Amino acid sequence: MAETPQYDQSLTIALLRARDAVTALFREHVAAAGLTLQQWRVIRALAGGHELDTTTLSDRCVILPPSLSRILRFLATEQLVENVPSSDRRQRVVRLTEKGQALFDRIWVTSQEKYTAIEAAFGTDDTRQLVDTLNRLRACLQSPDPR
Amino acid sequence: MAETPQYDQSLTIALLRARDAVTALFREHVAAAGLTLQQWRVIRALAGGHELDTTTLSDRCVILPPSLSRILRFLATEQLVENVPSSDRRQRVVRLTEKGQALFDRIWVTSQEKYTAIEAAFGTDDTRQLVDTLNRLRACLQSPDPR
DNA sequence: GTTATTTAATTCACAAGTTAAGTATTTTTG
DNA sequence: CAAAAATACTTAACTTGTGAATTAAATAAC
Repeated sequence: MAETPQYDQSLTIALLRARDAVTALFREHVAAAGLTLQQWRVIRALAGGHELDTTTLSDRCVILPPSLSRILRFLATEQLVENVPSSDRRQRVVRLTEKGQALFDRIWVTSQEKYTAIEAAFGTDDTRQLVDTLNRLRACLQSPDPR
Repeated sequence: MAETPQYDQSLTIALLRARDAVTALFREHVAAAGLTLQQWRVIRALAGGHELDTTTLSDRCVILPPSLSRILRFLATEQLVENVPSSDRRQRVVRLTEKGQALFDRIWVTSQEKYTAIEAAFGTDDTRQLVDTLNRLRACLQSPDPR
């Protein structure tokens, strides 16, 4: 296979495939509750009474601000999140409604079970180590700008 | 941080962030040539004279068929790819045009340099090992369906 | 050999990713 | 304190992701 030497060895493709494989396990369950995975990430970040501004939310959920705006618009119309008054009137601070928290509670149990199943299948230590490695890769790439 | 215990430890988030960090290094360079990263993946898969049907392309590039259809439509209008007659007239087989191959050649050099820089920064062995780990994770999740 | 069934790809509809531009509020500066 | 700069979001325009429906061609079953 000298012609396509690095296609399955490519880091970018490996990351993409791995992520697809992991998210596939959650997508169906979350969709059954009427949410996309991205909407679910937002709900999850707000669970437990957290009140967050959209910049923080955007960072935690790894969702760019324009996408987050649309997602919050949807979640607000579904009455799953609501705005919280902020002293700085530029920023938008949101929290879960009771309905939103209830939806979170409903999804969370099975979601946790699935994550535990992944750890069991892949190995708890290996999973933790992989997460560490991924975070180390990220830190390594973001500091000096490797050309 | 007992309140948000598993957000930076989450495998899905770690995969997402790591992938964002890696692709960010290539996006600008590829965009300067007028391509998105997905369009570039398709070009790359076809480089070197490969003639591929869309099912194979879809699999290799990790792009779902509807997206691939649109991407091929664009690449065809740009005269970067062209159709190849196939005995099975259901399937669409494509290849790079000369213009497409020339564009690939132009992007490929710098792209390779950037990838080499990543390996240098993160470590050649660590990079290879990470790719292996990711592929192992994927294999592990896809076989038995962990609930 | 004609009718089903399966297969390959595209189209449709809507959500999200991405870049650039726009709006409102706050802070800084002179 | 008024003008300028910076900050926090949103909107706009276009591409891609995702699931379902559609079309066309090949294969299987009568």
